[in-house]
Amino acid sequence: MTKKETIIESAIKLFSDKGFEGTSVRDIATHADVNVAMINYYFGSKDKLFESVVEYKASFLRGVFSELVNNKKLSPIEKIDFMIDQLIERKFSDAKFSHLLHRELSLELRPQLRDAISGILLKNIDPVKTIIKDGIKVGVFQPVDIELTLTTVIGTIHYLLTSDTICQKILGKKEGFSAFQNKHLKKRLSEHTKKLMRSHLLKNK
Amino acid sequence: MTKKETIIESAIKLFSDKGFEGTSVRDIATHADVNVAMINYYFGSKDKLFESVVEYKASFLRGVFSELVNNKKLSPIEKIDFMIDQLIERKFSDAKFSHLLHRELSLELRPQLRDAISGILLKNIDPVKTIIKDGIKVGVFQPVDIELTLTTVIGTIHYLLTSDTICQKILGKKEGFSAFQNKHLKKRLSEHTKKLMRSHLLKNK
DNA sequence: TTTTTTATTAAACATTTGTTTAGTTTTAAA
DNA sequence: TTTAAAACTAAACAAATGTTTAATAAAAAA
Repeated sequence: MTKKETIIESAIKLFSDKGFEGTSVRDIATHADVNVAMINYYFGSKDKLFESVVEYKASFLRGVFSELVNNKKLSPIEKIDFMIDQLIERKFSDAKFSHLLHRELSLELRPQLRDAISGILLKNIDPVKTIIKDGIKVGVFQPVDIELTLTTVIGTIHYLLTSDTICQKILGKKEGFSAFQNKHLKKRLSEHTKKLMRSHLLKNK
Repeated sequence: MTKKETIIESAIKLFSDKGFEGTSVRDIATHADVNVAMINYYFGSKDKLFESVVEYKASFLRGVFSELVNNKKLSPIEKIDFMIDQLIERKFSDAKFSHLLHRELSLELRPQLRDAISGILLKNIDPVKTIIKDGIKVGVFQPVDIELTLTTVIGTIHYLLTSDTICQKILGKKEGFSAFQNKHLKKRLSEHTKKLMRSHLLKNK
């Protein structure tokens, strides 16, 4: 790993944990074990480092749903099931970074980051829309509000992982309960969302 | 309005627009047209001001759903409909502040704010749980995952209002589109969510 | 009215912030 | 081996931040 990458990885970790404004360049330098000046040497500024972080993450993100659209072996509802599990898996493994991006978007203090971030967050939106659209066209799905159906799936998963506090309060759990690495919760969420989508989408239940 | 309240109202406005870290006490003082020192005089610190802001908002929030539980005139699904419209109305009129609270919770840098914030965000959670539970007991609703059903409703509404950028990208709107005061979107969201809950909850559709 | 408490101010304070400089070491090219 | 570019460092810089101080004005209590 190059020194530049070390800085980016440290920034990802610290931005995710403490937020962009809550992390100083000295924090990052210490964590990456480099001189503070190296951050400006490589990236120009703290803002530009954030942009690099977003680009770096985006480069690791491949569109997993584009090939799903033309898959002939899976039925529309099976494709939806697959999508739900993929989204849950991704969110659970990277919840803190995801919320970093959402915090940034909800503020929009750095407009130059807007498109890159929304690109990451909604990379798979078009394929999924198509899957639902096709299901309706074929007559397997009811004529639903496609965009808002999508919002429901993403919103449910996202909201549950806002914070341990929210999760505990909604689920009525004790204070020690941690959502993010909880396999049982993952399964429960998967089952709920699939069931929800089945009754919402399918004509013959 | 007292000077103390003027400061709180300015803080609400600026924290909502620019975030807590993004707002300086001098910003607030200027906006409230008071001397900077008055903030520490009245509140002690910027952190404590944030706490006062949260308490202040909480005092204006009454539980609208508690009386709904024992309402005999409305059927369970009508109660759900009412709840959905109430939640949408509230979120649309106060989206930025709501996101301020969610940003704070997702970071948890100020633990002393945790309970007050989750209290505001999930004030109505127990009555709504009860409404669904009763609907199941009476036999009108299917046996669903109550807590996650709630998460779906709140999550859908919340996610759609994350930012104009997210909203535009999901709905496929042009760049000028603004979500927050859009009556058509409000109606569309209401219809989608109600429809979703009907097919998810009702036994006889 | 005098005294005491409360409210208000401008200025200073101490830190922290992101950034730059000027110099040094290391690496690579000529 | 000499030279030029890149990598790296410690220190300094300037601006912004939250907070406190010391003094004054206003209000309330005695």
